[in-house]
Amino acid sequence: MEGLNRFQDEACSYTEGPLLILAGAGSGKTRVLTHRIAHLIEDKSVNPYNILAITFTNKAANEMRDRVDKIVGYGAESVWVSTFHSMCVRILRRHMEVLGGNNNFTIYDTDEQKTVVREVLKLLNLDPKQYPERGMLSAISKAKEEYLTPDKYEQEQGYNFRSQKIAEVYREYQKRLKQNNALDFDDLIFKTIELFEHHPEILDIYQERFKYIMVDEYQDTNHTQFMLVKMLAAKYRNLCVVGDDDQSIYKFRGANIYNILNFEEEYPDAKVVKLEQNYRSTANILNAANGVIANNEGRKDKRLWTDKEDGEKVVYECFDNEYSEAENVVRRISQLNGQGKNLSDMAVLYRTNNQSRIIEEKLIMAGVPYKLVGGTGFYDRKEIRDVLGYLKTVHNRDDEISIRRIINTPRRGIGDTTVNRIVEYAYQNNIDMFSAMDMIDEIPGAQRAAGKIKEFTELIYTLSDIYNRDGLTALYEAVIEKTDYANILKAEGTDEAKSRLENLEELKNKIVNYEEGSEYPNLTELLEEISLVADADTGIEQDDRVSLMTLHSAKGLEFPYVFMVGMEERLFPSGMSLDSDDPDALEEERRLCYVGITRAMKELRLSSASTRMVNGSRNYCKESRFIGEIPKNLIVRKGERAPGYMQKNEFGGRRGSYDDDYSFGGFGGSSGFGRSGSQGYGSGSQGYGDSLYGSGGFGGSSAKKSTSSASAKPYSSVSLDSLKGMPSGGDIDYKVGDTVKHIKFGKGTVKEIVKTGSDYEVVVDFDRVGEKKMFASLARLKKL
DNA sequence: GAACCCATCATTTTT
DNA sequence: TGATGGGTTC
Repeated sequence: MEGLNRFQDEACSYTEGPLLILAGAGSGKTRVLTHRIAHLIEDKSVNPYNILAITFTNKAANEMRDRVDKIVGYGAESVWVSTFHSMCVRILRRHMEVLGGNNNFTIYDTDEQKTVVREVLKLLNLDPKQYPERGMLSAISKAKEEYLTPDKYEQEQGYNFRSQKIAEVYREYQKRLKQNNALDFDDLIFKTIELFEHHPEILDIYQERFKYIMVDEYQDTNHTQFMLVKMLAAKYRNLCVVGDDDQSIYKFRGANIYNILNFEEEYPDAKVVKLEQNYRSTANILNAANGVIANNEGRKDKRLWTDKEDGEKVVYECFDNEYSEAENVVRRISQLNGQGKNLSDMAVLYRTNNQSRIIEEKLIMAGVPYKLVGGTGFYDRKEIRDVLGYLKTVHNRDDEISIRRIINTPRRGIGDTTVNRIVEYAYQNNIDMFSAMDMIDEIPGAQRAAGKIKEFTELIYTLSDIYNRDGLTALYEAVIEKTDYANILKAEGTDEAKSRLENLEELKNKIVNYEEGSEYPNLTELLEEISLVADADTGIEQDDRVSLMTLHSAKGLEFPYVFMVGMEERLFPSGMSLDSDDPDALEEERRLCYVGITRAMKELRLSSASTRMVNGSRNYCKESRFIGEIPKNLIVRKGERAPGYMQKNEFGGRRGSYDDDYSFGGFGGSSGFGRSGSQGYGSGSQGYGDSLYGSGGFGGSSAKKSTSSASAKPYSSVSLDSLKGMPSGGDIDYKVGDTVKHIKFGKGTVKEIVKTGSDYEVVVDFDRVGEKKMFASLARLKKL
């Protein structure tokens, strides 16, 4: 086949029977998959209708869809390109009834799952200390991923006290989901398997339909996904899986690396094709990655190679602290940008989400636009969830979680007591909550709120009518109007409220887009798309911005310039992996490192800090072991000083000059990153970050941070003092009428000082932001 | 019913 | 450090 190397070509041509493609990073995997589909259709005359391609993310699915559309002339749209979950939803919507369910089920996301678990724990009177909701949820999820019902789970765990409790929670949890006519993400797969097991005739329909199956990122599949694929492929056995065991980084969420490692045992007649030529990175970068991953045991034997030039060496630099690290990363970014390189060609990768904060701060100061990839999504925002709560209730009145969410939002005087009475009544009479509300007059003790409840149910009925008559956009408009949601926000008038309004506008855009772009727009499909396509990254990709993301989110992407920050023991590899008794935990971290390195095409810079603030206290850090695993001849070490070395009194020396940026050695202020002239933190600053929904919380349009002082908090010297054992607080050297300077709010006049215990409460009228009340010990005001 | 205050607790995440 | 949730108080 044209433009493919020998092995890629082989992978495309081998169409009958099981095939395992071990595709190293950057080896042209998506290319192979799309060409393979084209080959099936055009050369083998396979009906596109009989082809199924499964990916993990919607992004990957869309990308594959596009590329298939481009190279396949005719019938490409009949190929099923889908994620596991959306495939299952499609199947379940058709057949849920034979499982005794309802076809218009709601899909619960993690937040809604938590709410259910919380209620279950309360009902079962379990101490949330011993049975934390998070842990319960993950236990339930693990059980479902292993295809274990509560009974089987209990059995498997050997009927010990704890597992019996968990099984009890699991059982009750399922019961509630069923009552609410809802499924969680794991259920989507679980129920589909159940459907196929109990109804072979239905399985047969899909086996006949999907004669050729391809699964991407196979190393990320969990047990149920493995089962599902196995069932679907059992009849024709034309199963092609693609993956890279070295890029398996999702064990924590159930991915089973043995699915790929043991593929040949599961399918002894499987053909194996290895794609080992990397087309992405320079030789130095690639070999650095090879050097690191070579330290893992139990991998498939393969070695990536390239015919590209050596390129620049990998740079590693250790800085004094995380601020200095961030400044230098930003400086390099600005430098590259100054040389005409696009910001969209650069990415900063880190292990944990909270590391983004400091990088964001420094980017803002330097005026460099960025976008946060991943993190808290658009659909997690309160205002979005609220409005969607209405849509969900209209869609499925059994959805108690959504009803509870909106019944008093915005406030309409229906309190917890009333709600609990209704729910209790509903349980006692074995009816759903909404029906109970319809009988509010008969519920003892709920008379006072009866009027309000009736108004609420009327509202839902009205909304349903509007939806049925005028469609989705009208429904959205009606929700906003009849709940007064937007007006309440407008009345608030704060920046936060403004940003929430913007987010609602964005939601409306999405709904309008959906309604206009869909042949048969309906609420079920809209909500489904929203639940299953949590990515808010649709559209607005054209801007030139630096990408910030976790190493996990970076998988599947590539950038010419990559910065991996926080290369420190216990941060990366994470402390948890080091303390774990599972030796694979560290190996997974190493794979993550491998993934990170292999994202880079031209330039890779690693960095660390020798001290870092972790959970409120300053830690001394050793450089990550992964640095040492990169062959010496491929890496250049720079650095402010040797890692792990830090003079304590260095902090002390800076005390008192906190109006400077907290930085050493002539960076910061002197190199153009200083506070002066930067865009500023306060209200009204430009929307850096993803201004669409203020994802970072630093761009000024944030909805996440609620108080004005929450974001971009200055690096107050409190922690520095405590490092030296000095008491914070203490006396103040200004009085009423003095002019003082605040690190964030700037200049102002002291209006009032009140002594409160060991501290002072100070009211200052700031030139820029007006009056603020603050504690002297925290405000660190400087007399001018 | 809502505003505070204090204690607690912190990976990675897509669907 | 910081977010978050439960409990308390008005």
